[in-house]
Amino acid sequence: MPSTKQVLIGEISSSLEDYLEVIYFLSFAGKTARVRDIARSRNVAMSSVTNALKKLALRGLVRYEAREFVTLTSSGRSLARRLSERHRFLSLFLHDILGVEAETAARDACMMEHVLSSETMERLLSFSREVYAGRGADNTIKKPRRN
Amino acid sequence: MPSTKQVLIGEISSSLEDYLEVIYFLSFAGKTARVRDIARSRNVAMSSVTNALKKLALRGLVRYEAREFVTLTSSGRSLARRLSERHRFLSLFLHDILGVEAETAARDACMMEHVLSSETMERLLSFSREVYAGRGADNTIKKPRRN
DNA sequence: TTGACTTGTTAGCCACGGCTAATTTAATTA
DNA sequence: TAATTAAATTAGCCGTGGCTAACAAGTCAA
Repeated sequence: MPSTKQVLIGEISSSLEDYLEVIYFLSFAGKTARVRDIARSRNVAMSSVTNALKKLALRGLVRYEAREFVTLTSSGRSLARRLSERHRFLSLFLHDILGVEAETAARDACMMEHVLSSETMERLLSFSREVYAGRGADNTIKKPRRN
Repeated sequence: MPSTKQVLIGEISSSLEDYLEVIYFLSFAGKTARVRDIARSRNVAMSSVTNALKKLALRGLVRYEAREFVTLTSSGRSLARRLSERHRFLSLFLHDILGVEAETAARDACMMEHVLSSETMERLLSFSREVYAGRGADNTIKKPRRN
């Protein structure tokens, strides 16, 4: 029988999202993401990484053959990119706009990035754009919006 | 030996926090929280509730004897109150300040309430106070704070 | 009182996401 | 080349938090 590799679609857990992001970062600068490094970055045992890679492969997000380099597929990469943009933006927002201490901001962002709806993300984004555009927030925030 | 009921301290999972909050709401208006109702509110099977109640009892957050009424202990109640305040504030923030659609705001708040650091919560709170005080946000948000 | 609901609990299953220990594979070096 | 070390995988465990199915206990009506 032809090896029809089943691709699972749909939601992915926060944990798998974190793995994906880590792989994304590690594979910058031409560096290939090795199990060891992924484990180190996520602070988990290597066996946990192996396990996660299998799941990510099943969902078509990474290319993974045992003992070979891990690479992101295009959908894996675009998901990873979206996540890391969320992350970057959220910690910026928390730190620069709200004044949360950098490390805390990063930690909180790391959890928020997995759970916020895209609607909230967009609102947050346009809100900060307004702030940075120097318009102040009055325009925007003093009267609650209605949709 | 005297039945020294071990009380587990420390972190509690988001799921248990949700149970606690539901019990808190259900026990308003003198209504006692019944397993059935908790299950309905959380949209889980009754057996899952039974299970959760045992854990909450072990942690000293609820008083629970099989087939009897569930009540919050004082520490359970204060945790529940804190959570529901977080929830209320977060959905208010998302909806009224950011303009996120009410239902989405509630959903997002429900996840954020379990993960945000108290530092971020405080910042968010004082930020919105400033907004509502009519000072606009310029004062506050144009220049990132330093601690 | 005796069914018949309703409510709750128990038992046993599952997926997830960790872990350790043992093993296999590959790379390096003596 | 042979031995050693490092990297990766496998096997098997654990807790969490769901689920269903089966059973137990009350409650209520006929």
